Amino acid sequence: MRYSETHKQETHRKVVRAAAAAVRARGPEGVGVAEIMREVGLTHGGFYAHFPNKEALVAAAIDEAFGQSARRFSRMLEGLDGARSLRAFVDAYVSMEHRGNPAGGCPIAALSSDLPRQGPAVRGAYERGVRALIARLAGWLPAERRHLAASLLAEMVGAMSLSRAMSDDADAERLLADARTSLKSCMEIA
Amino acid sequence: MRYSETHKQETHRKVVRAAAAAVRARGPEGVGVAEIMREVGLTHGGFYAHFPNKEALVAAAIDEAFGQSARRFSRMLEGLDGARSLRAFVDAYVSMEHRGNPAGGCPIAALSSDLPRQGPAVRGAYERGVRALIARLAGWLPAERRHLAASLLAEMVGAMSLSRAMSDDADAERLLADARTSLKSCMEIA
DNA sequence: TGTACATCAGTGAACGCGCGTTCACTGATGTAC
DNA sequence: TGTACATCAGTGAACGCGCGTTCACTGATGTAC
Repeated sequence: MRYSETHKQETHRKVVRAAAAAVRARGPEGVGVAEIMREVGLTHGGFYAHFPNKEALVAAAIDEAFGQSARRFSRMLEGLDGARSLRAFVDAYVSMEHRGNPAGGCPIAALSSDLPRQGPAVRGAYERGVRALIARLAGWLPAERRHLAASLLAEMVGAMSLSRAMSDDADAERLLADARTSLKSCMEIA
Repeated sequence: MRYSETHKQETHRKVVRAAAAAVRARGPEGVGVAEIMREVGLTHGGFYAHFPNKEALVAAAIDEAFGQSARRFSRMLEGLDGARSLRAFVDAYVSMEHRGNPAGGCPIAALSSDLPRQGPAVRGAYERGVRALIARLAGWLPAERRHLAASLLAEMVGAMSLSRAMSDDADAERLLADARTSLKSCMEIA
């Protein structure tokens, strides 16, 4: 079973991508090593040729999830100025599509309450992602409002969490619409 | 080992209160039945005289946590008008004390990302708590801004989550201070 | 007042299960000769 | 060109562990007689 030069790296990437979705959908404690390996067509024993332990996988999965989001938004907002980027970002983030797709969505909203209970590698990956996103938002704001970036993200993350707690879709939709309105008026006025 | 009339109810309450703290601190998956029973000085076997299963305990714990918060704030804000209540609530919620005390704090911030993965009893208890808190905030807002209640809560919950992701206390403090400022200016202007 | 019995909150051994991790092994392929 | 060997990603049985749950049992007390 010898493989091509890049085979191992490809397997590694597939495992990390599967984990990035699974961790967001079911949480770090909700995903199993064997389950992830099965998803990419392998058995659990091979896992330890790629990662020293499960925590390393979860940390890599979180890095990957932040990377996916960052690339998606880079593509989506290409060429837009700061104000337009911010608006488009808010609309995409605070949306029913995002609410219904935690596995492909923002890892901050998907994992916020799990994080404090994780090990240092996982918390580190998460914190780096949070800081990078805050910096990105800050870059879109005029200089004198840079310090509001974290508050903007807080409202987006919180609105996503609350909308996911609402069992009724119409209530969730109303909540998200109110949040979009509130975010945009705060962005302009504050 | 026959006990007084109220003994069972007292034990029940103690178990629920221990669970209310443990669930917020370590999450629904992070607490064990045996551990909670040990905390109140009993053995795990007796658990099923009080609850049909673990999910029922977690649901009761979440109810209890929301109840505790509601009572604490009722006491704290007694006699204040809406605007003052809102300000005092924001200051108490978006604080370093709250950040450092998830076990005694808001169950929304402590459990936001765990919730979607829980069973119906747990999700029901959580959703009732979220709705009650939104209604409370709405009651403090002037009529034409009632619809902002959920957005205010979203920013508070999100700010708490982000502050808990920051490993550096000074960064967390700055983030919370910015959020308090942002919340108050939004409350007045929006 | 005394005695036999029913009650039932709590005990603790046992269960089945899924988990993360280990490890001896496999076998297709690249390399040395 | 042919052959023996080293490599190493992946296999699958096995491990120890902690979990939620079950259940036969305990024993202090209230109640019936």
